Amino acid sequence: MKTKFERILRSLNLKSTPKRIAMLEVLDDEQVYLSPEDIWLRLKKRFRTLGLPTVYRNLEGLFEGGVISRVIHPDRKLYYYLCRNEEHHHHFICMSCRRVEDVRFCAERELQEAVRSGIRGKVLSHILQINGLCHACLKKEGTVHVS
Amino acid sequence: MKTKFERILRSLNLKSTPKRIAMLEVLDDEQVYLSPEDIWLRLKKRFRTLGLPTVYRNLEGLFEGGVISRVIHPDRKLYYYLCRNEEHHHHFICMSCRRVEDVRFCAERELQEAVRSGIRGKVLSHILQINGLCHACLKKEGTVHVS
DNA sequence: TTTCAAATGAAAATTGTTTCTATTTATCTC
DNA sequence: GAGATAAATAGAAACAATTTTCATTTGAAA
Ligand SMILES: [Zn+2]
Ligand SMILES: [Zn+2]
Ligand SMILES: [Zn+2]
Ligand SMILES: [Zn+2]
Repeated sequence: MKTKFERILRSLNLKSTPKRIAMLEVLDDEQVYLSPEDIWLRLKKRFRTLGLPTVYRNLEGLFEGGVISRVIHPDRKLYYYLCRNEEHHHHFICMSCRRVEDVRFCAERELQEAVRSGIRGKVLSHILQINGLCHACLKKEGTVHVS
Repeated sequence: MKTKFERILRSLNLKSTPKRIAMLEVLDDEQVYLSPEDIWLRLKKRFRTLGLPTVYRNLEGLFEGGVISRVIHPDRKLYYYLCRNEEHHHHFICMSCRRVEDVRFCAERELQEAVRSGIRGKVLSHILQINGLCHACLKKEGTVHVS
């Protein structure tokens, strides 16, 4: 009986090592985006000898495999988020608490059209991210740390 | 008689130094995004003692003043672009030649609505960027270097 | 021209991220 | 279950883009 994460790793031809699984668990447990160091800090108690390079490598592998997504951040550091939603969609990022929520809306069609007709180019990818304050953070104003 | 760039700098309470003006000229001449080092390389012939930190500092100041915009790049380095279009809009980035073109379309209203009703949060900003191949690069296929 | 905050150059520091290499481990096969 | 093998990993070191520091210069206002 394989766990969900073991199956995911297998399907990507990645070995299901305890550390990879633990990383996915950490990401899955929190609905916020995390930096490699965040994940490393959360796991180094459990794995005495977990190296930061391992965390970086695994996150990048999982990102390339499409299991996790990156967050665009003003500080230009790496942040990752594990989203359970399989469909194409985009993300709302809370600038205060790092919570990530799905935004169903995507103007892909209109963008394609604007590029084809106006620019006469070809769309390869698009980035859409909304930065703001989530419902919870809106309520506890004053505690807000917008970086 | 002040030049356009002198007026812009003045309005931002930035001194109009020869180097700042030259940086704006470089950005204005090319309709592509440039890195701090790109700009430094283009100017260090003219200014024997131009330092890279000065370029970084000035670009950041111009960005904060809203004169130039940043480009989101897979390599996560800094790239800037001087856009003449004053209205709110977004950018199409050619992955091959760095050309930047304006995309009129913006789904701001729909995004606002999705966040207000579904997420019940507050939108502070949004990022929309389309990556692709421009018309010129589409024609000369084979020369394409998608990084 | 005098004044002074802002801008700058040069060197050094910072720091997030990546590379390198020897060792360990997951998984495949028998 | 016991090798065989390529993938994964730790630890140290390297890297490289960006930022800081500080002494000096310069733009612009009076
Ligand atoms: Zn929040
Ligand atoms: Zn999502
Ligand atoms: Zn192009
Ligand atoms: Zn534009």
